Amino acid sequence: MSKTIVVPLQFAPTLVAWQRRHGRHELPWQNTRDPYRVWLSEIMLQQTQVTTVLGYYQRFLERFPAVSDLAAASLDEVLALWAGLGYYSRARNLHACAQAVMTLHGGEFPRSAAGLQTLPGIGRSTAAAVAAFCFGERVAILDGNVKRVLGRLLAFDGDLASSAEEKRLWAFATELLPAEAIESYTQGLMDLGASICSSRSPQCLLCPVADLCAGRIEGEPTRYPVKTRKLKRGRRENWWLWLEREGQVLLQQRPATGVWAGLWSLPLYDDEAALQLDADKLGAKLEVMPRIAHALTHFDWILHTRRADVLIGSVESGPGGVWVARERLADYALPAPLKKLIV
DNA sequence: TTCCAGACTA
DNA sequence: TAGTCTGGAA
Repeated sequence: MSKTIVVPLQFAPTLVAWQRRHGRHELPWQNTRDPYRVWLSEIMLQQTQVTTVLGYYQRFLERFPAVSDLAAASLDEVLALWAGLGYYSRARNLHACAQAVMTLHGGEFPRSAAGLQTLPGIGRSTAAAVAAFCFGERVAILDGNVKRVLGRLLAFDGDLASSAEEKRLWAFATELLPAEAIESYTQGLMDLGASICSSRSPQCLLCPVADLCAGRIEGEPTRYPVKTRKLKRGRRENWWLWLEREGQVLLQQRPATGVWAGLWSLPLYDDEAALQLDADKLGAKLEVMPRIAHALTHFDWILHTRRADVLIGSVESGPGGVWVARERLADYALPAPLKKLIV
């Protein structure tokens, strides 16, 4: 049986006062109640740090100033602009969501968390963030940072790998909400989690709610939140064939599912012999490039690269794909390690 | 080199 | 419940 938790009533007003004085107020997606801008930032900020998002956010807004522009674009263009951010299903859902807003909602985002959550790529926490920031709705967020902040505040010892325990924490998050100033409160949770209440070394001496924090009072705040993980990482090894002819690179589109779904890659082989077979057809003389280590959730990936310049006349017999001029590579969605390799 | 953090979908 | 990408820390 888990211990009894009483939520501290002073948490919300203290956090709100702290956010107003010490929180972030100048991020590009703040100081607006435009749901398009807030939504775009929230999707990009899923699993991605602020510093990484800044440049992408700027480029997206320049190219797609309004949700109608994003909806009218091709998925290929959206993916190309997203390339390097990772978790590409976010880009697919972003595009689908923009189209749903146009076709199902007359070009306006729904004005409630419940309505927002029906859209592709918008889950409970993202819906709540947009509804709180844009419409002042009194509704709780619970992303990874907030789980950490609240887990420590309440010394919540339930295992968040369990959906029942996660549901309990959602209930506490809702119980903690202030009667007003939901915008500052929500931003305060994010700011606290991103700065003082960091994962490994929380700065409790600087924390505005240290007096209220059961995790700190117990003496070991980093014990929380509890999440059992059973991640077993494997290894994979593949070979990339990097062919160039007259300033063009041969690219193949990845399948619609799995790693780098829909992105553009060099021809990828399971072993060196298969690659060599294709290279021989072209009479290509292969150059060995430094191997690349790339980590994904469930495996470490070793990518070997063999590069060759080939003659115009010889390519008919080689691997299929699209020859892309170097200066057009920016139009293609390339995974991060490939971008670093060839651009 | 390995480990970790990070929301949503199917 | 498994799968997904990248950056940064250990």
